[in-house]
Amino acid sequence: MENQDIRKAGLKVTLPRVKILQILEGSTSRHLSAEDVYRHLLERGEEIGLATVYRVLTQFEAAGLVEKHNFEGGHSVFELNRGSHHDHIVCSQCGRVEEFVDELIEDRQRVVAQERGFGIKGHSLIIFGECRRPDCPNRPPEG
Amino acid sequence: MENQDIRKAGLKVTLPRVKILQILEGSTSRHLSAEDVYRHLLERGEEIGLATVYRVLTQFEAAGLVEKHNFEGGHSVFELNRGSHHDHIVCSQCGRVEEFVDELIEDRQRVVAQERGFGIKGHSLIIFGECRRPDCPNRPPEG
DNA sequence: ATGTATGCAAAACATTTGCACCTGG
DNA sequence: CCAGGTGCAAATGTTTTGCATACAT
Repeated sequence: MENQDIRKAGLKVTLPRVKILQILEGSTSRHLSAEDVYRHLLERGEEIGLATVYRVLTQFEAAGLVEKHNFEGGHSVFELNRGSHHDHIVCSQCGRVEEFVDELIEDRQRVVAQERGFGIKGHSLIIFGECRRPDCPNRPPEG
Repeated sequence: MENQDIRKAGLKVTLPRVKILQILEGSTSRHLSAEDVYRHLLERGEEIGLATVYRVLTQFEAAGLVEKHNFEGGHSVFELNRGSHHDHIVCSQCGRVEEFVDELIEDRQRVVAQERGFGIKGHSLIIFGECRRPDCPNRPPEG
């Protein structure tokens, strides 16, 4: 049960924390901004303040429960940490986000860091592209 | 002469633009925030507004003269585009930034994008680590 | 009980914009 | 001359914080 995750993080199991975790689990788009989470909560009739959403997401991040990404556009997005690392490819036109893992890229990063005397702590790889989805505003010419 | 770069970008060669370009060229740290550029200008006695710095940097980015990066921490940094693409490895402790290129990583990104039907437009790869510099607050235990 | 968490409103930032004035070509 | 550029101040959008109240354990 996910309440254990909250407790294991050294946090009290409060209603806002449980609800926010549920939003992150239940949402179709895995990458949500604080504002997104807040809006989903309102839609479900939950009376939780935006400040609390920010505080909880920050705590969840510190606890390793969620990851925070700085995609372009002045705001951060959060996603549930499902244990498996992955990178992201995002469509510049429609904002669609897909995840991927490439072991070769992972390997090379370790080499690069080692060559420069860095202890590697993590990384952020985002490929910006244009997808071919029918609903993407940047659909290629001939359709 | 760099004034040609400004002109080729379709922009008038104004004092603020020239000065900002000089700051970007002359600074020891290649990665500067808008605020950083503004501060350097003040130090040199230039009377240029922060809003102008933002506007000019944005125009330079659109023109391909500079690149904008979203390192962690709520603000963007800009660096002069010297023609050669590279990625970054930053020290989480002291903020030091080094640049690197790895062709294997570049190749694999193209493959990943192609496999998913994305036209690749660019990417952002930042490795977070801990460097071993003597002035780094996170120097390893035995020194 | 009691130390944490929360809600609200205000503050703190980074960045953008409106507008009257200035300037490069 | 005049379109485009600039400075300033105000607006914006995101995230953080202070503080009195409410809640989990």
